[in-house]
Amino acid sequence: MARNINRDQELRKERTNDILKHAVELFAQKGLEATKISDIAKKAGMSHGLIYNYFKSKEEIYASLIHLNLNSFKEQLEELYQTKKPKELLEGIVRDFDKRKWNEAGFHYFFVEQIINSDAVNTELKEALNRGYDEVVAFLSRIFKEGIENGEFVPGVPEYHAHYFLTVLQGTIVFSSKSLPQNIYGYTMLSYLYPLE
Amino acid sequence: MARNINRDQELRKERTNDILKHAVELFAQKGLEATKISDIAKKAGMSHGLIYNYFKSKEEIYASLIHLNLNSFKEQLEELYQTKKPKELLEGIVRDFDKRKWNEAGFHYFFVEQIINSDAVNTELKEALNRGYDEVVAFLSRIFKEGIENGEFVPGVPEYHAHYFLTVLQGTIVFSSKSLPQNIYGYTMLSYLYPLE
Amino acid sequence: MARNINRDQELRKERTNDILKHAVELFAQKGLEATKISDIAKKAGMSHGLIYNYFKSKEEIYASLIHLNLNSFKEQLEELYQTKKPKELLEGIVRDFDKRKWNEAGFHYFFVEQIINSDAVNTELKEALNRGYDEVVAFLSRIFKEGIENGEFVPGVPEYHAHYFLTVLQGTIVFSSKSLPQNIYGYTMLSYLYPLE
Amino acid sequence: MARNINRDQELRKERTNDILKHAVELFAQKGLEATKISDIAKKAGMSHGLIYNYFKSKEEIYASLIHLNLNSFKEQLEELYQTKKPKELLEGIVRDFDKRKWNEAGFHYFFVEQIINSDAVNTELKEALNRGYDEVVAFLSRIFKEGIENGEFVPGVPEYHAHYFLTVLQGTIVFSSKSLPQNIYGYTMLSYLYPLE
DNA sequence: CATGAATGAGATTTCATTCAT
DNA sequence: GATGAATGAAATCTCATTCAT
Repeated sequence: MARNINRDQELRKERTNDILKHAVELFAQKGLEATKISDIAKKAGMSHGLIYNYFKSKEEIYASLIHLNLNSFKEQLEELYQTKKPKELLEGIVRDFDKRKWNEAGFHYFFVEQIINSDAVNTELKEALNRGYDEVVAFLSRIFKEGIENGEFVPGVPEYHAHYFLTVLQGTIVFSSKSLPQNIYGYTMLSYLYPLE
Repeated sequence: MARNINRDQELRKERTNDILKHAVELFAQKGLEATKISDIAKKAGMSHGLIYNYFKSKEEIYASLIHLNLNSFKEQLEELYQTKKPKELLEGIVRDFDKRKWNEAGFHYFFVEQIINSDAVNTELKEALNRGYDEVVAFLSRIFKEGIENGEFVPGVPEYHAHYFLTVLQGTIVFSSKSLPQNIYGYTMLSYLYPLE
Repeated sequence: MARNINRDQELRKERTNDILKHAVELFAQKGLEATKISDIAKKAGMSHGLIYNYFKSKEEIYASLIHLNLNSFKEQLEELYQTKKPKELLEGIVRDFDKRKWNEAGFHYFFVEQIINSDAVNTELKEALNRGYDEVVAFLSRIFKEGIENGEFVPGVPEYHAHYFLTVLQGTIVFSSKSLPQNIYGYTMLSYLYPLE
Repeated sequence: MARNINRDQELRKERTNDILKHAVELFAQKGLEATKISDIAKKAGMSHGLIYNYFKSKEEIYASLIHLNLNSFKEQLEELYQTKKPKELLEGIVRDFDKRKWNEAGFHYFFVEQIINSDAVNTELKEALNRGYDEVVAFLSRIFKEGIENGEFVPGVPEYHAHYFLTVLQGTIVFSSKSLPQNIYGYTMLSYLYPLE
């Protein structure tokens, strides 16, 4: 065995990340269909053929990104959950939101339906996406529930608060090209969840 | 003149509306890119060639819809402004929002950037879009300004309130496929703008 | 009978000429395929549908023009033949050539093959074209024969002189956009056919 | 690097030539407009899509051919110029003219205007065409000037002789489908430029 | 006759995907 | 693995021609 298998796997991982990293910027910029495989390849400095060694289709790249995004979002939530109270926790999410460019495309939920219905994405990944989304909502709901209970948030149905939160985060991206002070939406939004003093 | 000119003009208007009416449903359902000209033609019960008699490209149809939407939105605002106070006014908007299916696609602002950069849309229309959007924001800001002054809304920068409002309306659509009670987002959102009693 | 049949036929003739007159300019400018039926209609100030009352296809318009051109060319030859000697005769042709804009497209022999093979032209017309061309060559040959015999032209095969003459006339058109003194080609050409003094 | 770059470049060159070689025959046969991309592809034994890998449009193929033709024509002139006197030189051009099928389309100057005005041809190429044509005329004029001076040609304006020469070459092609002895035009034409003995 | 809306065949063009090297 | 030439399905778009009014 002339090659080091571990090293090979590492390389594979690296390549995969390369692709995703560059793909996400393009997806965020131009959307799913307007982003060409060859754009991604060029940006990532490789041949377009090589991409098919790592992903079976463009849709699969996109699906992977949403998957990653949901997971990282959930992880971030969980991590913050260890040390923060609900209010601080969500403020942290909002504060870091625009740093998490990497994951933005994951919020292009617009396209999710296309992905879910696409033959070009394997079933496993599709199911993972559905599951992941539900988990995020569930986790957020739990946080809001606690926040409402301890008075950090105004009363209401926690699940509605959760969707409201996601809605505005989504809106943040959609409107991100407008010229308001960075992330004003997020903070404004959160402020509405605080009880008046 | 062997034909009735007025009738012809009416016909043209009708056809234009036919196309827009069916296009908007498809755009709302599948987005800009996944909607094919031939889909629109089939749905509208005409040949694809005919569409090019009325619009020079798919993007132009889309742009027309946004344009119409902005205008109708602005008109609705202006009309309500005659008789309603700010709070009632915005509640009216939210209440009727899901009835205005026709215009929904106009809120797919996701694609607006593509439209704005597309060669397939004539410059005039592009400018109208930009202008229209600014006018809507300006009008909303004015409403919020009054609402803040008369105590109907919590204090804040009216323009931020306006963007927040639009953001959530936008989010409403993006998430509209999920199973929450209709338009919970909109009402939830507005509730955050009311001062506590 | 409410309508005057003769008047109707005159009108038909006029319309036909209208179409041809405007078509020829476009064909001369842009060629056969690049000229659209609707261009011709617009230029002639009528609806495109009406053109089909007079010609069964675009190719037929083109074929008609060549036909007319050949005929008028032959007539001109025959008319001049009554009073002129060969040398004067051909000089007359050359001199008037650029005034005969009307017929220029008839010299776009480039497209003749397309016409001859097109289903959109009726057989009769096609045969007329072939016949017409042969007649022109025959007539020119006869003129050159006389001119050679009476010493007005240098010796040679009359038929070759004829083709040479047509060749350069054709070339004249092809190069007509270049900036040489009007019709220098024609005169230069003829000068080579004169014996030195 | 898994592929042999040199081999790839050769391949690209070959393919480009393949396309041009087959395109020129079709253009010569049917003209610019009647030649479809798919005709070229079929004749060249490749998929139509591949052609777009090498040329951005049909017009660009055509323009390339004219460009090549002008260049090869100029080179031929320059090469012959090393060893031949003007008269011999031009006779050489005429003699070889029908062997140079490859370049024929370059003489379809008929279409050049369309090419020059087409968006589908890049500016650089257009300028090269204009430049190339002027250079050819200039070179020919110089040859005629010398030929006139040394008595090989009849007196006259060299530039006119040059245009006359090109005109007839052009005419040769246009009439090439007719049944005269091969290239009679060319020789006939040149004979008119020789002083009588 | 005259019009222009409507059709649909056919051409251009793009690009995801495959595969020989 | 890596490359990019090659394919071909699918979309866009054009326009000659027909036909109801």
